Amino acid sequence: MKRFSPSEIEPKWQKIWDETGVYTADLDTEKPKYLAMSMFNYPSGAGIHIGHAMNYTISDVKARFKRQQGFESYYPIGWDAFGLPAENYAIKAGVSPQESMATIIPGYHKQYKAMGWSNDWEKEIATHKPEYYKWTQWIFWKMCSEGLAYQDARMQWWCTKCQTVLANEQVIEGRCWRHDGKDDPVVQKKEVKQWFFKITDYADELLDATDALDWTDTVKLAQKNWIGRTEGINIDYEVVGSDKKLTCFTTTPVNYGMTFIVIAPEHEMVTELTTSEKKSEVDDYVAACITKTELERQQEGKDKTGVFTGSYVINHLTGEKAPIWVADFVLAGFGTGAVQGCPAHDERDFEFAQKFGLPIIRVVEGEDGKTERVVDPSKESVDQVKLNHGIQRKMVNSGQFDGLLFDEGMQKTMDYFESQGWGTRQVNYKMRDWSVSRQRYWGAPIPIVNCPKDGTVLIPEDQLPVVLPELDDFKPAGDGRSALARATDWLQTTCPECGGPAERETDTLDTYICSSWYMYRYMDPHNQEEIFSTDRVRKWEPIDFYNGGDHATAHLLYARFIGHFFKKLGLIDEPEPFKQFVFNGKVTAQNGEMFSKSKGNGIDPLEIINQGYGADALRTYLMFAAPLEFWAKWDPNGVPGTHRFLNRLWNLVQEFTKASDSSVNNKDETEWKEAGLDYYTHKMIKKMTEDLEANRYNTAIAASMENVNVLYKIKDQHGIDSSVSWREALESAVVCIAPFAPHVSEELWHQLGHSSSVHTGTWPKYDEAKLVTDTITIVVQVNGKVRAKLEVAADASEDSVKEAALAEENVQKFIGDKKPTKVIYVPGRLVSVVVR
RNA sequence: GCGCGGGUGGUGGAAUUGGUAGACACGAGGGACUUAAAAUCCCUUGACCUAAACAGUCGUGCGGGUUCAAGUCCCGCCCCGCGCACCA
Repeated sequence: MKRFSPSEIEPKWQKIWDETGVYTADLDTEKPKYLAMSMFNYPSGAGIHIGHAMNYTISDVKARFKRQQGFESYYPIGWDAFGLPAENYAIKAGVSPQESMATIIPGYHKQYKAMGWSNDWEKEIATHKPEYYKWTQWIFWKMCSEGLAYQDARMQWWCTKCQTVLANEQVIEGRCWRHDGKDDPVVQKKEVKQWFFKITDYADELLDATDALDWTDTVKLAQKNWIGRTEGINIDYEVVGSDKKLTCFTTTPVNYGMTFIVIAPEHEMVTELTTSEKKSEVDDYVAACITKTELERQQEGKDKTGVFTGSYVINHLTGEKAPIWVADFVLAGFGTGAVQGCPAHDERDFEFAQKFGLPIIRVVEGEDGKTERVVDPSKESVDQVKLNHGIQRKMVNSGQFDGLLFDEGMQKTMDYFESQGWGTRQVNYKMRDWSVSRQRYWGAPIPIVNCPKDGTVLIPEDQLPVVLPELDDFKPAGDGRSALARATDWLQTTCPECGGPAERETDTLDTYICSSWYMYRYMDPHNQEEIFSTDRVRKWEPIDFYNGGDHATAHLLYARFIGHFFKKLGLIDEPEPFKQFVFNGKVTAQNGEMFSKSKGNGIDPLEIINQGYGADALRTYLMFAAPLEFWAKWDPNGVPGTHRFLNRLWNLVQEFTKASDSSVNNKDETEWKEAGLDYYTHKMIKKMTEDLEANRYNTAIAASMENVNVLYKIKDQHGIDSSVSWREALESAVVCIAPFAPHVSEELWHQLGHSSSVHTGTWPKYDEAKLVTDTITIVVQVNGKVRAKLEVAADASEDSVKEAALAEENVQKFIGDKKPTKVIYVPGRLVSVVVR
């Protein structure tokens, strides 16, 4: 009898799989396709840790399950190689990023293969190769020609450590997403000329398409919040004593209660609105605000500051003057950078009015005349009395709008303002355009030439790619430009327009562009003529299954944007790239800390595998520990546990093959039927099929374990022989655990006499007829408490079951001499007797 | 603060969406095999009560409610995690 030895069988099968190409997908197949993948891997030098092992195993299991079900299942592989971590790693290692990638990636190959992931290595891609980034540049080129790319000097988030600008999505709690530790610097604001993609043009489209996605709800919500659509009205105010107009955006024009205006310190009209006697005060305030970082402003919390400009506007409805203030709680980047203060109904306005003694007029109250939503001026404090259910808010002190319900009042007010020409309805978004230029070396060069005569000139399509030159010194210059500014030979070029001398753009493209379209390249990875063939993509789009534990907004939003953009160009049919997305939890150390290089607590999967437990046990444990969405703590006892389970299955198969070899006299098949081999097998198949389909991996594995336990029980009672029943039971057990434990199942499959792989087209269908039992267990409750259980024939009538239930001794005991007032029968489940 | 999730044994987690709470696993305890250990196999394992029970009591964060029946539904609290965070 052979012993279960993962360290022998795993490398053996990995080699055979490589040689026979079981995981090579035929992209032109006639079979139904399935495409599962996890988020792009970012090779950084440290190799993968348990967290990656978890991520990629999730999609690998799905890909394998579908491959076994007969789909042409494609499990692609590639490297998101450009970007800062790779560049920084190369700086540290003292080699070029090109060289460092050439050594890092093979290390990853080793790990991926050791994990038993079913990647199609023939179609491997890497974003730092010219044949890939040619098309990344082409996307920029296309954005330009479609009018969706533009250059603008703006105040940008700037990370002093990275020496580059950051997109809004890359700023986390006031710090760089790469440097978000306590000791890291907070991000600065710096005026930089930047390239932007007009993602805001797609805001509505992306928002509207969100609901229909089969995605983890929290991520859909995060996307919606990030896009942040608000509907309201822009109201123009006349500034007293001048012909100037000041425009405020509001969603709730409760203008009878509007008593002041506040503009952001960065507002373009600050100077002109400030009177001469207020000038020095306002200048000082504005100067102080601008030097403050966003984080400092936040840390100062809600303690409102501000200064009066000396100017007033006229309130259209009341004809009264309202003062214009400058305060930093108003954000320059949202709406018009100016808001109207309605302190009775907005918490921030209330605090501001309180602090500076501005009037508070209540114009909304509950129908009962008492409850109000935000603020009660009579108490002079923020009153958080919530509206009782059923009590509506209505307008008061509001002239012609008095008595209207709040929502109606708002609409009527907006109608009125529009009819008077005082304002226009307006939709705003929190989302900003995507800043795509980075002042770093290790990225795809922006295909632009700066010509003294023609300005910024787009490089013609047929001259792509602009190849990134290899440099000896690629550290940032420190002046805000990338190392490419020093690559004179490369930098000096001729203008495609006039042929005169010109300089290349030294910024490179944000790596998020590389990762926002890679899924389409997977569908046609070797195409030299075009970004991909539309026919190919039509066959393979969308990604059927996608998972990851990060990037709820950034990457997923950008990828959707690119999808919608491609759709508009007619390159693809389905604008949404990811049909299903699972936002999985992560694995943390036992103390709950994240695994990381800096903490030195990372666990290399190879370490676990080489301890002798093997990749199968590791994979199975990772998928068994918790539901996919849960965060799991690493338990060193977990892998030995799943190893034990696989070993139990292994030993059963050994006993079976031994029985076959020694040609033991087989028992009659009906005995095995009565023992339940068939029944339990089909029960397991059903449960595992449904759970794998619904991404409930942990309970799928539990079903397999339960099945193996049952097989041991049957073996104990009836023994094991080479019968068809035992063969089917064991083959099913082996086939169904294959997505989780691909090596041991392949080995056992062959031991059972098969010569083709267990991994293609083997998934069994369960037979409902085999799940029907002769008898069922019925629970009997008396007054809601379980008092007896009885076995009845599956087809027993309601009356006979009730009768049998009432006849139970323990049931009678609790009924006593009273008479049941009610007897409820739930078919196949229980009888509930009510006695009063 | 706002918005989402979620509180179940010593631990990770099950529970067909109102129908036997604790599947499966880890840990713990006991037994078999062994000169011994490891490995393997078998049994026990929510608490209480009990000599034991396939006899009973309690039990899914807390307090109420609906129901023959509540982990699951409703109302009010407490706690934890995540996301957004002065977005007008």
